[in-house]
Amino acid sequence: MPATSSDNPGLSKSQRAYQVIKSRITDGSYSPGYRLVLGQLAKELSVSAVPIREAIRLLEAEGFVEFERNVGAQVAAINPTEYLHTMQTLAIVEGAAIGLAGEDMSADALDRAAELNERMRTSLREFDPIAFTRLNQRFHEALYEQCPNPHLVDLVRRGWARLASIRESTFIFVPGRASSSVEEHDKLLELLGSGADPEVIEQYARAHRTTTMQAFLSKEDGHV
Amino acid sequence: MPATSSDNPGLSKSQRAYQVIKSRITDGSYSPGYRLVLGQLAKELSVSAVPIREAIRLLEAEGFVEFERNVGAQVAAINPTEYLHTMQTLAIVEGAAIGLAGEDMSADALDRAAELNERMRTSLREFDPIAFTRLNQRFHEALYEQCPNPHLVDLVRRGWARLASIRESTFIFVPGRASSSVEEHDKLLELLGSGADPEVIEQYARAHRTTTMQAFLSKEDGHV
DNA sequence: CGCTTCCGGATCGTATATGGTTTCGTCGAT
DNA sequence: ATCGACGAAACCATATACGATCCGGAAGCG
Repeated sequence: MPATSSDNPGLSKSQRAYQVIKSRITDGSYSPGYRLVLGQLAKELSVSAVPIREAIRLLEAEGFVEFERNVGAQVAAINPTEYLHTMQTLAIVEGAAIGLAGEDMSADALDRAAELNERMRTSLREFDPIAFTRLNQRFHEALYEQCPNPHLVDLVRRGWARLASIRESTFIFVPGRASSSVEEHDKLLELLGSGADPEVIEQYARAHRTTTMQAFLSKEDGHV
Repeated sequence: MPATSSDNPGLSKSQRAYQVIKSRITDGSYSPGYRLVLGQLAKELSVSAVPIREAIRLLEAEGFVEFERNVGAQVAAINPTEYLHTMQTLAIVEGAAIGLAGEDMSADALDRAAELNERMRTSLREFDPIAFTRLNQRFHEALYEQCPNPHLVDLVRRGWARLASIRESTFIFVPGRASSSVEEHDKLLELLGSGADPEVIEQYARAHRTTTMQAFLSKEDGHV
């Protein structure tokens, strides 16, 4: 039983390394441009370079880091164009996923989503953007998870993961967006509950995300 | 200069292994269920197990193989449900990609697509399903490649790659589908050329793929 | 003074070796 | 005859070591 580091519930060292590095990127410990050196990380995590290497390659496939042969890896910078493309893609796949989920959405899932949205309203009143953002993520997850197409769900997950590093800032920088977001969630739940046309649901879900994206971008432009 | 095997134009051994294994899966040399043993492949390609391992992990991420820890990898089987999900996902992302491409599609790209469609018509008359399938792929590629969102294009590419192992059979088993497919391509080009509403284009492109999927599935059901 | 060349450090890429885990066959007991 | 346990083989996962490649700076030359 090689419980080398702290806890190792059956995960391989590559997977542990993946989780550690990913969390450090998403929580901002490693900011864009930070250089990930294999040997260095290996020493810190008390493993060899091989598992680290594999973890970094996986992160590369997800777009978290950029890798150059015989040079090394560094945390990927997200420029506005990147952000636009990622959000646009997410709008498309998440919209489709929620549209497909609508056909056989369980009442239970709708209730859970509604409760999450209520909690978002609360955190909005209490000016808690961190909790708000987390709840927002869980709200969306509760809906798109019901999609019967696992591939599509996977794509949505990847999209969210890709946004993870900048997601936190969205509602902080665009405060006015948060309240309208909650209201749009209400409307979306109403559409889902009333068994509306899947196409309508998809379009609304897509528009919801597109609106968030444009709010963020226009704010960015305003500052520049 | 480690030109060990045959040619090595700057690629790493992992990448070469990836290409070799992938091509063997897509051309049917390795049928579903075939067991990929690291040491065995390593010996055959005259490399060590490490690059093979990495190649297989990449193929796993793309859905070509299934991997189990401490057990090994085998070529993924594609059951009808898997096919349905993959096609559905592809319909969504490719439809969106073509819809977005429509906004600034170059006349040159349209011409090339039109020419490819004409060649499809020819190969249809000559009962050449292999050429037809290849041209079909190139036709679609010519369109979705124009999409300005590289993430989306990447997703479409992955979807096509995922279908690669069974794609060849589609038009062979559903011959009646081929001719209507060519006509739908004409219609699609007309929509793109006339600068139609992107939403209409997206819906038409999605429907085009959905129809192919349903034709295939109903044929399958009819035989069972 | 600017450009080219060369050298050293740093880092990755791969090979080999070893340990741990799973699986399958076999033997014995019931 | 069937079921369970034990043992051996196959295989993966990782560590260590070495070679290849790239980048930066310093020295030499025009």
